[in-house]
Amino acid sequence: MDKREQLIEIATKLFSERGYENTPLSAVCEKANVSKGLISHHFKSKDGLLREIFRKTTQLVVEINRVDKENQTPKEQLIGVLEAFFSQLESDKLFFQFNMNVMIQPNTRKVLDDLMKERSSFILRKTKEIFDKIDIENSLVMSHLFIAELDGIALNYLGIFEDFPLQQIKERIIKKYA
Amino acid sequence: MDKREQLIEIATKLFSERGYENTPLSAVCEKANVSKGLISHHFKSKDGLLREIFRKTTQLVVEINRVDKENQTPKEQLIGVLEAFFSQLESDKLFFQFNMNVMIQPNTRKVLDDLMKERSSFILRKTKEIFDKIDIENSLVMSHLFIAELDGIALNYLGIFEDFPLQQIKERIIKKYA
Amino acid sequence: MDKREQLIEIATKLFSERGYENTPLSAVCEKANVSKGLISHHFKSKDGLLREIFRKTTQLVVEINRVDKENQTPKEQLIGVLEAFFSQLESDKLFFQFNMNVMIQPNTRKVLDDLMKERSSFILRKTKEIFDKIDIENSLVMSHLFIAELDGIALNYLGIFEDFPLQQIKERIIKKYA
Amino acid sequence: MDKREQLIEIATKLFSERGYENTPLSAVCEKANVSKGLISHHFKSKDGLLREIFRKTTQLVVEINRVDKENQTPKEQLIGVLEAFFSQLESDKLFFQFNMNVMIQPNTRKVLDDLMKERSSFILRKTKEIFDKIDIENSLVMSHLFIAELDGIALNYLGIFEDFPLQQIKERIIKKYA
DNA sequence: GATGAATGAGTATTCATTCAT
DNA sequence: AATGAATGAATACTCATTCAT
Repeated sequence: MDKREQLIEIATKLFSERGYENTPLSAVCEKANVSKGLISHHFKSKDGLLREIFRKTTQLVVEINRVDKENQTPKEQLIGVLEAFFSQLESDKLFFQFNMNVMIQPNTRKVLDDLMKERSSFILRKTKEIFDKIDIENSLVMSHLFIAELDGIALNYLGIFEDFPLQQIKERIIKKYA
Repeated sequence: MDKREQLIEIATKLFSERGYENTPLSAVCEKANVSKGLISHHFKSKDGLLREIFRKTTQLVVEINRVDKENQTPKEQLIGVLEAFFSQLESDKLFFQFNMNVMIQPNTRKVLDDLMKERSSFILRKTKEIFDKIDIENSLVMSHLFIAELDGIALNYLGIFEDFPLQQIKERIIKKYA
Repeated sequence: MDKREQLIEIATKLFSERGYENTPLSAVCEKANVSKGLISHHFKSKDGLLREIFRKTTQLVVEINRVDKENQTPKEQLIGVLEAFFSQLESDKLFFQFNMNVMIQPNTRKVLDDLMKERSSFILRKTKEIFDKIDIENSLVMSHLFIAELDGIALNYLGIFEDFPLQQIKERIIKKYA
Repeated sequence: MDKREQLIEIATKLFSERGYENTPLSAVCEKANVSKGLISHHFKSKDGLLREIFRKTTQLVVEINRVDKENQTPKEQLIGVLEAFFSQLESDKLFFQFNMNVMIQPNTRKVLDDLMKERSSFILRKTKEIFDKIDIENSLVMSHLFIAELDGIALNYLGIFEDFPLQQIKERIIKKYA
């Protein structure tokens, strides 16, 4: 198997679980059965590896925001995004954890600044495209609120409340936007 | 002036700005004009200092959730909490940054586990007390949603979008709950 | 109870168990319920405390070597010393541990140099007084051998062999010198 | 030249002279012209280095106890061990100092526990093999006594008496066992 | 592509000691 | 006699990175 790919996979997992700062490359190398030098060879540095991982995870964000514009009403599109979001949140907790992590940590934010901006403006644009058709006047604020709401749900689900009623929240949210 | 207090103040500031993991104690001591040994003397360890700071910041959370039950209707109370939240969010950005940080970082979460649970259950309880009077059947889910929404707003305001329309979001939220 | 005395007692115990270098004064103070400043007040420094303890333990050595010259033959005196030694070795293991420790550790030896020389020349003199009456020509070597033998037994009993047959060793030694 | 080997050599010397606890790794690295990180790389930790050294010094113990079973009587074998022991004691004082040190210091004993037990049981077995042929009934006690005697001599020679008459002690011991 | 020895700056922590009260 | 805040040097250890092979 490709050692480069293996490295990314293991690193993603460990960075998500332990946090970027608290995951030494030695741990990554050990788990990936790979020598230390290989990281610098492929990714130049730890930050380089992080950027590579962040880039890869952007695909998941794209998928969540993919909608069928031709056959769906705006509200159906919104529901589609919500369904995709909750589905991902449950099945790929680590991905969300990783993202929360690197977005908040001041250090990693610096490293990922350009990629993060790219990604968040993509999300905003995609969301706004939907809301534009619902209420063009307030579409920006509503988009921001929509995004914030989902982020907040992810945050509380992942980090804060042990018995977060995700299912009921999902139903309520969908009802609200339907 | 009390060096212990000074230490807490400076550390709070630095931990918020740079993140806990990325703030060496040496930086704290230097800024606080204090010897390294003093941290060990007062707080036992860096984690001990973190816990002390987290404990202190809980007071801000308490203040946000303080409502006048006797003279306010539930909806007025909700508005009160919202006003307090947005006011704090603007005036004390660092506090929110600090909290987001330590709540998401796996390492700090372990250290603060008990304190975080205490705090979050306090917030949930306080919020639910209000929603109980509005819609007792769905009060738990609505409380969670309310909290998540605010957290999401803080997260997006602090971390993700540079031109987050906080003022408009605030107005919209207040209108929604009024 | 006298805090000074309490301090010596606790310190002796801890130094014996953990070794001098590995016993922080903080541990001594905590166990003795005494403030840190008090040690420097009474003993000037950690080394000062060590010297005080070493001085105190010399009394045990004196007791082991106390013989009744008037009513005992030299061989009886030797047996007396042996009996006292083995009795002490069993009842006061910590004392021997402490002594072995500080005698071998290069650092503590420097600190206790004068006291150790005093003590060892005392032991040699006392032992030689007995051997002088048995075989005056070889008394010095025999004394050294006698002392070395006992030290070796203590060392092996305390440190090296878990199932050291102390009782049988004792019988054999006594038979040899009787 | 192999830096790993160099590290062991220098460390052995310094640990012997100053004691394990009193020898900072910085001193070892400086003398060995090696970076601090290299110890961690090769031995994981200071304790790891200690264990490696202890393992290496076991070879000397093996050599002392090597006897020619086929061409020597038991008494000749005993004399052989004694000769080897005294020869080593004079030529390699540091080795004995190191061993005494780590065997008595409570901290190092814990670290070396398994290795020490292995070694001491080896010595006892080898010694008992000889005494079995001399007096099978008391061979265990006699072996213990023999070992203790030698340890005591080393202890007194190295640590306690400045003018220890090693040569005469040696002659007397050999005469005794011959 | 891949290894692993080697580096060195960085970091939390320990701890004896001092000193004002 | 006794306290405890404060110091600062010392120390083991971590870890990303480099580089020769």
